[in-house]
Amino acid sequence: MPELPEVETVVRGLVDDLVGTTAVEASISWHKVLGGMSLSEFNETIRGRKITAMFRRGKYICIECSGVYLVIHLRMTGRLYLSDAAEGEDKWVRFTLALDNGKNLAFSDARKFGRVLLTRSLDFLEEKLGPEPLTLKPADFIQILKGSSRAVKVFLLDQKKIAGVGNIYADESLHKAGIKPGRPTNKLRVAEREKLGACIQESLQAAIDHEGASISWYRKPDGGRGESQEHFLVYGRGGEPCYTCGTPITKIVLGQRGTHYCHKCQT
DNA sequence: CGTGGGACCTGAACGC
DNA sequence: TGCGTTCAGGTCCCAC
Repeated sequence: MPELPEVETVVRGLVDDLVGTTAVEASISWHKVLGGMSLSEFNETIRGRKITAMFRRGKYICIECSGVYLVIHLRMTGRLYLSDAAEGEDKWVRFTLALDNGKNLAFSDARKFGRVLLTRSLDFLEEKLGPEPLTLKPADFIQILKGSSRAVKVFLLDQKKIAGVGNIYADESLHKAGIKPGRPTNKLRVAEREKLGACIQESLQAAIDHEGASISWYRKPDGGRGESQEHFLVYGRGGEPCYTCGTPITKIVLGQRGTHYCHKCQT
């Protein structure tokens, strides 16, 4: 699923129910989900720890458990939700963490790309992630977006530069900013960089307000669908008319990712 | 430093 | 109905 708005929605939907509970026992149905740690080591580390906080960093979900961190990445098809111990209809559940209130934190992931890591430090995240886009100021975007010859669309997907923007919201933001995705980042004028920053924030915030995009796999923790997909301007609209000028939306491949834009509105 | 390709995985959609 | 192909919100790794 998951870009920043979807991950943020998952965190908001679970934080109140999770914080204050205590981890009892984890179980897995696919060993690689723990990223190399054995289930026994995982359980020895987390058993009996109270969940003290839950937050998002980039596209990662961080659950602090009294000094250690459960770090979850949903990748393409991950879902995170609370279930009653009796339930078992989801055939893609790869990990569950039993809690002391009788609920289970379930991680479901059809494609097995996602991971549930247990770590004593979040330093590794800070090493691979750039700043959070929602708290950046115009001057920060102007600075960050300069000095790269890469196509701006590809640049936006680099988590080391800005954390949390993915394929959907990169396309949406560039459309709102009126910038063609293939433009070299270092050819953008200052005003365009500032505009792009503002459009990134606008796109992400609107998507959070719409509780994420349920195109295929993504669901909120309560099982409901987000509505962000109802508001896409270009993503997934190849061949359909631009809402602004009627020109058919162009779809190309950039950085090996499907890329959508309006040839007329974006320059 | 940047790019392109492939790997990791499975399911849904589509063409025949 | 069934089979083959293509594509998918992400990230990592390697060759050039």
